[in-house]
Amino acid sequence: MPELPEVETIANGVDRRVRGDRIVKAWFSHYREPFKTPPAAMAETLPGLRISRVRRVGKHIVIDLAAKKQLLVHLGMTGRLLVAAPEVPVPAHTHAILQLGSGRELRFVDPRRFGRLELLEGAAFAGPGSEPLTIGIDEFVALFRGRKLAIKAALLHQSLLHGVGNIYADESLFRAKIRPTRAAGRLNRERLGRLQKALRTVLEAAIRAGGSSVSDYVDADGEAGFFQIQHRVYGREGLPCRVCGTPIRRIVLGGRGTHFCPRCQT
DNA sequence: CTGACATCCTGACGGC
DNA sequence: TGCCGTCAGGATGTCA
Repeated sequence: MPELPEVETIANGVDRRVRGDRIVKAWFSHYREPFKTPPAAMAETLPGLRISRVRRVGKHIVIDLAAKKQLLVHLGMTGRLLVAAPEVPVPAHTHAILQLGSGRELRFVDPRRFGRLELLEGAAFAGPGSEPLTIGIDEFVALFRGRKLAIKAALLHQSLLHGVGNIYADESLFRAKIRPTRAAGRLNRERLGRLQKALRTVLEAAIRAGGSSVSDYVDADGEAGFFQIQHRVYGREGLPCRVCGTPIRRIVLGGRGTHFCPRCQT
């Protein structure tokens, strides 16, 4: 489940490998998804364009191209963006192959097709919400003002903060000692301040943890799973809280599995 | 507008 | 062992 740290790490890894390279040819699968831009239009436009940079915005990978064009990649649940030599076998569920001037290929693989590919022309992509790593406390507090939905659901709302997914929402709420079901608009500034700091801390720790293993995701066949920092609550239902020993509880909130310590988080 | 919920999709996993 | 049902969730669309 790629969230901000995984997307950041993958974008950086791909950037190092393809920056400055030129797209020679573009191939796409015949499925309707994961394409937001018709594949025929992308196959027409992309060849000849140089890749100036690959970066992350929210959970999107932005491939900056010449002529103010941008290829947007969203990995969804199961998407992978791989850099491979042509002789490396093409994995099942490959939906895009960009042949590069260097001889390498940039491949997009996505079994469940929850991911998205989109070609933008003109305006720089800014993402749907605010950046969790750089947002200030005042803006952070303002995001949730007056909102009645649960803070966990609010954290997942990409038009508020983009890049936060289910795992780091749970992990940051645990570190901030906030119950996921609390109404977002009823949390005071002090608690929201803790949440903002916890969110940034856990995301940055995950980015650091991912730095060393990016090759497995970008260069290899993508068989390896995503790296993880040690989770304190996510996926630990029934196991003792690492702080107080109380069994971690799991509920469904906003249709998503939600994990918390009933004693530490209030 | 806000918020709740269904939908898409395949692979992993557990039970029998 | 092997089959089958269930579950996972990011973003979007629909509805109240």
